[in-house]
Amino acid sequence: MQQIKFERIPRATISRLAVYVQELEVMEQQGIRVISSEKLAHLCGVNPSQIRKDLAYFGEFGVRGVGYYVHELREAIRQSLGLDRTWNVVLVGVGNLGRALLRHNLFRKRGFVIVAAFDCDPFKIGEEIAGLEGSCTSKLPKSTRDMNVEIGIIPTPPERAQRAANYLIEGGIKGIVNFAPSRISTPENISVEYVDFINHMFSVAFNITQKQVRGLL
Amino acid sequence: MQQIKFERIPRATISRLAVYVQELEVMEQQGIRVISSEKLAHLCGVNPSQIRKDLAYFGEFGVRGVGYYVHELREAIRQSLGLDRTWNVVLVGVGNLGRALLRHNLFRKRGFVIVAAFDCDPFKIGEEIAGLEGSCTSKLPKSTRDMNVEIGIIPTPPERAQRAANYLIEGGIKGIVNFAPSRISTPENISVEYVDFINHMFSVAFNITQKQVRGLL
DNA sequence: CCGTGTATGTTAAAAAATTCACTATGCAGC
DNA sequence: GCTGCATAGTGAATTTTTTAACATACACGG
Repeated sequence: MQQIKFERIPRATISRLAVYVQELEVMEQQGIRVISSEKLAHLCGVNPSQIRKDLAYFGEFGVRGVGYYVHELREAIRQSLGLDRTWNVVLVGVGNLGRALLRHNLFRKRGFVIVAAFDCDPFKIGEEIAGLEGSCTSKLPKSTRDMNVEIGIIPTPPERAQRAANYLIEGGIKGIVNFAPSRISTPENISVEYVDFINHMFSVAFNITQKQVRGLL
Repeated sequence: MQQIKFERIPRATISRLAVYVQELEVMEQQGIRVISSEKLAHLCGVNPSQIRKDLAYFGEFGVRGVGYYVHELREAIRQSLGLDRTWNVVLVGVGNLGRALLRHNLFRKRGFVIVAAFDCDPFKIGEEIAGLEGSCTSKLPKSTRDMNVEIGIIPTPPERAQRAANYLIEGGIKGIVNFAPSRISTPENISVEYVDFINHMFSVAFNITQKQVRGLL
């Protein structure tokens, strides 16, 4: 009796579901067939209720008294997140980070296919990385439309992120993942995610300092 | 009258403070001297009260009726986060991503100095990247202790993340930033942050799908 | 030196997210 | 087919986080 729900789904839930998928995949490889919310929770470092609640947004995937069938649950989450398809992606900014991402095979493994790479630097244009030839950013908007690209990745230095975003917006992109440590402004209907690792370095640094301060009390 | 507070500081606050610092730096470069919480909030995409609240955890940095002095505020936040010093960092896993991070100059600019890089792959050991020679992971624990390293970065494939973490733990590290898409288990006293960009790709993909579904209603 | 305007710091209210506690349900064994 | 057991699903309670509202303090002009 899978009642479709229209509750707003918390951003944090989505991010946790992604973690669940990852852990479920590991289990599947290890041949584990069934898992309880309690065990999965332990592995993911969250509360068991949290898992059950997160899943409840999308349906009932478990069997009471038994747990969740690993493969089935993984598929169910993937489907819920819209990952049971491939997504065309472009990358703007072929610097160190951009190159690393181009060569990063986890994208493709998860259904994100980088179909083009762009850069404004003439030295990088035409260079081939991971079977892909860098093009001039001015060609971006047309390319993305022609190739039906929905997601753009921005691994530029911070000062060039907004420009990259503008090209992507012009190209009719629907979502952006910004690796540059600077906020970008976009129209409402474009979904933006920030991958800001300096930010995470800060957090760790802060936590360490905090612990030391606490220790002195 | 700067009353020191012992309230627990939300993780989200820390992450926002990092964003504020970034935006304040941009402003400083542009020669902007004073900023109101309202304008800063707009730039960072948050609520003005949020900013004032976040700052209140650490002290009073503004001038009523005026706003915040950009440079002063930036320094105050940096100090609050423990960023007014340098941190020795090591990197475990010299793959595509690891190399890119080694070459990424934003780390150093923010006070995170990568003092050593390790890999278990003999082909990568001895190779020099960004002025740093990769060493065998077995040497890690001693090195980190000798060099007074506090933070470890893990840009390995997921299946090797835990092993990398174990070496770091053995090396007496205090914090870990894990770029691998897999959870790692560590002692309580070690602070771990996850930089999981596949996760962010998932979020964007989900948001796009969600919007399309909503649009059909 | 006092009044006025403005934007902070702070407290209270609202909203959101997490956790708890309980209910319901499917399975295994008898 | 019934009984006991284990664990999912769920509504309520709690906690946390965010937002709003307002009192306070500082700068500036007259």
